[in-house]
Amino acid sequence: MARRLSLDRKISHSLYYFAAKITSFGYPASTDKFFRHFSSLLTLHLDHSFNDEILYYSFYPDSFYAYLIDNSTQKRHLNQIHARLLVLGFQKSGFLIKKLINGSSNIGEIGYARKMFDDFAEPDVFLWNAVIRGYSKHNMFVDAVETYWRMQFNWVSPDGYTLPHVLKACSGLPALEMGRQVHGQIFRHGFESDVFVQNGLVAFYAKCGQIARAMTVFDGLHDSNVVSWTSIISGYAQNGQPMEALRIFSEMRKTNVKLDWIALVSVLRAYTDIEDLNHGKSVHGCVIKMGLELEPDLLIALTAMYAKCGQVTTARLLFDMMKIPNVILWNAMISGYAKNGHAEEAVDLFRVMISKNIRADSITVRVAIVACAQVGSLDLSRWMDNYISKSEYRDDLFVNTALIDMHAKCGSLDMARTVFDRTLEKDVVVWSAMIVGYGLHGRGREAIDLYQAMMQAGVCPNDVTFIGLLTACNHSGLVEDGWWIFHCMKDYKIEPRHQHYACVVDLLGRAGYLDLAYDFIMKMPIEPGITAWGALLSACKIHRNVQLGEYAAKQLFSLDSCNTGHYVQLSNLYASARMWDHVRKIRIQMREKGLSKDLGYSLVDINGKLQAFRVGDKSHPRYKEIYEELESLERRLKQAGFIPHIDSSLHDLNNEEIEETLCNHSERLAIAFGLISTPPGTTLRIIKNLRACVNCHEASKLISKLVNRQIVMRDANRFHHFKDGVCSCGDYW
DNA sequence: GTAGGGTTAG
Repeated sequence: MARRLSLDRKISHSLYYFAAKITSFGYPASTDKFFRHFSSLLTLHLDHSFNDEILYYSFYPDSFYAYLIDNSTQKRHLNQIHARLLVLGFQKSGFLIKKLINGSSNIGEIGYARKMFDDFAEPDVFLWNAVIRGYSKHNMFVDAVETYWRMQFNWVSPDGYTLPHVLKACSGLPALEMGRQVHGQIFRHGFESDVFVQNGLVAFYAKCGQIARAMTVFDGLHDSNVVSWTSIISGYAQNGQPMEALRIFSEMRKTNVKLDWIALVSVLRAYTDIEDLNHGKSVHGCVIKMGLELEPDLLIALTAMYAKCGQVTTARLLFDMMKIPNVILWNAMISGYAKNGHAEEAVDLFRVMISKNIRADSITVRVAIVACAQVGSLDLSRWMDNYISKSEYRDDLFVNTALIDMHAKCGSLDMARTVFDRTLEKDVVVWSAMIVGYGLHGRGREAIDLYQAMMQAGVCPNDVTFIGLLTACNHSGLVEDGWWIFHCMKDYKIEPRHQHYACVVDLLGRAGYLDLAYDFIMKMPIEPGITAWGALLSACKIHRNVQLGEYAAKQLFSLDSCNTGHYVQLSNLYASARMWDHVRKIRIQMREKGLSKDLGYSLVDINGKLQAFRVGDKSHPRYKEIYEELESLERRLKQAGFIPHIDSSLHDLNNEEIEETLCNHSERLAIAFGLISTPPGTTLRIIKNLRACVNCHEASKLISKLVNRQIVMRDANRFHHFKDGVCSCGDYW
């Protein structure tokens, strides 16, 4: 307030001064009129920044207007100045109008700049540059390139200022062929030693994935500066070669070129990619030493680095340091949470962002949708769907694909299908997302039908489409269809990857064709990996084939000796064959390697809030009621003739203990709590971190009938819909 | 009036 007052005093002094001066220049207006005019310009100027220079400029109207134009950040400011200039009789082709075009172009008011530009009879190269730069700077690359060709059509030759912007437009499209032509022109016009143009070429080839060409241009540079080095370093980082990027960085350190903050950002990106926390930290140290720790974009790179390396708390500290975080920082933090299993924090942060009216971009919403899918709550997914449908992203292809995936993972195939149906111009990924969704819910037939509809629509499948189809067949026991689909792959010249082979092994193995599955593995053209042997082992467990299972396990342990899951699988296989000695041996091995079984937990969705339960959990405030409900359920199950299987690795407990442990399984607690917390008839929605166990699966089927409720359960692999005593998976999972 | 960077990835 105090500052404002003293400014006001300064202004009023300068206003009188200005008015007196300006009339002496002979402008056709009264002092009074100019007084009002100048005062409006000053208020306008106060909208952005004000400093004492204004006192100087008030003696020179031309310079004063030039100053105003240079400092304008809004179209209405430029508009007012433009109007004044015309009223004051400035020439249409004069220096100030040129400045105005340049200024509007810089702030992104390109349509406005273009209108003034089109009024020029013979625009010079400066003006062409201004328009091209405006387009290129604001991602209107097609217009930039088009204007560039039009310029040459009008016999204006590009200069050293034109070419970097044109190259940027070619990289942004990206348009490799066009950029090559521009490269030819650069050669013909003799810009081989213009470091600005050559740096533009390095960045152009790198962005188009032509990293070798980028390197050739870089090597040919007479005097490379920090921009050249940054271009080539980030080029390698962007092309998935972080190690090479870092090697070049160490080359750079041997030269006299001084690092700046953008160079550090590129180096950080490389360390982030290889998740090298230690080197990332040392760059952080360097940042602090150079006094750059408040540089917003470095803060983003550092936040992303810590988040990607799993240090979410440190990332959050940096995030909170930024006074006015921009979208990219929000994106880095939200995705950092989502990537490290903090899906709920990711969603919470997204909600904070919305509540602060910060504009989310398409990356933000995509990350947030992925986080919602991870959380798995139906209410949350509906909320997100509602948010998107009211947003500007409702027709965004990428956003809709993520939505389809989210709805499927949150248990609502109908909502997934609604989004799918309203998505126009579906590409192969949209179709695949829907097919994968059907697969997740064991709706193999629908998946195959959709695949055929996709063929009809003339969309070519890709490798993900086939993963979806094969998984769908797996989850529905469609052995023959799966086999046929696998062989369709070669019609589209798609090389099957590990996952495809594993699907087929799974498909054959689960159906009991263990020998076929084994033969299939032996005939694989690529070295069978963990996925294929893992699928065979789990099939051997289902069908109690100890000999083959042991062989598969041996292969698995030679590939990865520290995976808990494989030991548990083998131990379960032995247990199913009642080979208790072997079970014990496996347990000892696990203990020696310091491996322990993953703890199971289940979440139940009560009015959109997820409540978590572990095995034998008694931490809930209503645990007494929950256990009473559980006991009553248990009684009713027994009356209905339910006999628990005792084949898992619980052999060293006595029968009573076994039964107790089984009915204390987290999903049973979640079901019991769901029953006492919701009105009769409400569908229960449960999310489990592991695969459903045989007993709980059987019990859930029966419970759905006894209490007349639908139970929808997402386990680590797929969905189960329990209703009237049966499960949608047909006991096939 | 020039150039380089950061967030995602079904």
